[in-house]
Amino acid sequence: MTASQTTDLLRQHGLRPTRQRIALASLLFDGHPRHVTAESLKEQVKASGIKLSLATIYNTLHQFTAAGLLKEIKGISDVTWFDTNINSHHHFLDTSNNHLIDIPASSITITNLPKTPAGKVINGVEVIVRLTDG
Amino acid sequence: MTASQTTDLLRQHGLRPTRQRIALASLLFDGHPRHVTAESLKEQVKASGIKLSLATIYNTLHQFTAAGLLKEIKGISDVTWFDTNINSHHHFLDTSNNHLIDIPASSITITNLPKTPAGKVINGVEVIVRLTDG
DNA sequence: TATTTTATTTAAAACCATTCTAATCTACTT
DNA sequence: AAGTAGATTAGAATGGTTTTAAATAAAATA
Repeated sequence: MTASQTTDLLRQHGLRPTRQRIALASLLFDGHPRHVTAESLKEQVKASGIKLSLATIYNTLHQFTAAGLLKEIKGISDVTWFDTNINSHHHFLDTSNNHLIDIPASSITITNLPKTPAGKVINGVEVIVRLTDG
Repeated sequence: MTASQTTDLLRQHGLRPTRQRIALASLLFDGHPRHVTAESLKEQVKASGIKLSLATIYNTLHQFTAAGLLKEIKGISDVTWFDTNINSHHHFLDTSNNHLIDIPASSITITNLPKTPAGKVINGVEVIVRLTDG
């Protein structure tokens, strides 16, 4: 994605195209699905010679999430993941190396789910398949 | 559960029946399914007039888990839950009040799961159904 | 373009659930 | 009863994440 395309993408989502956001967006939205944590992204940023603070990485990840560009995956393992695949889907969690692998939503069929408690509405169904070496 | 039954339970699992463990075990294993966090348990303990440290609550919850008396549920919401239901099962997470509700394993059928990655073994499948008010 | 306004970035401090430390205490063994 | 291995504890440390408040940069206005 060119810098100008990245700029457009940011503007389309109401985000000012700052140097930092452009750098992060071009790392993240290269067309390949990507799972990042704040720390892993910080290392990628560092490896590409860009300098920006960890606070900005957190801010930006949350802003991208609010804008619908990322999906936040809390609670799998101890750190928060951000996924460029914003469609509903599930995950393998490889606990031996703490990596996530996408499982398409279509790959899993859930039947016989009990009745939703009164006054409540289902907001999402998440399946985590934990893997170990073996 | 009487104190002597609690003592037996602890001994059967290789745990010394200390005052603290007996107190926690009798709160937890009253026959009703229970979801606790370290903090929620601390408050129950406090309410029953027992005095013990938060470190002991954490220690004990982990020891009970290691002994197979509890199941640890990491990653749903920001805190670690401990569940007296040690059978394989799933959860509703009511995000409006951060409560968990059990879903029996038999209530959910998963089909079409993709092939497990080479060299890996499935260690558990966890389904989280997020609820909101509405 | 210069100026003003508003949003963004940042380093450092704060936060908070959880774990660790190391001193004290308690249950079990002999 | 004495010894020892295990348990408890207060308080410090940890680590991912958030907040703060000051500096900077982008957009709007003149």
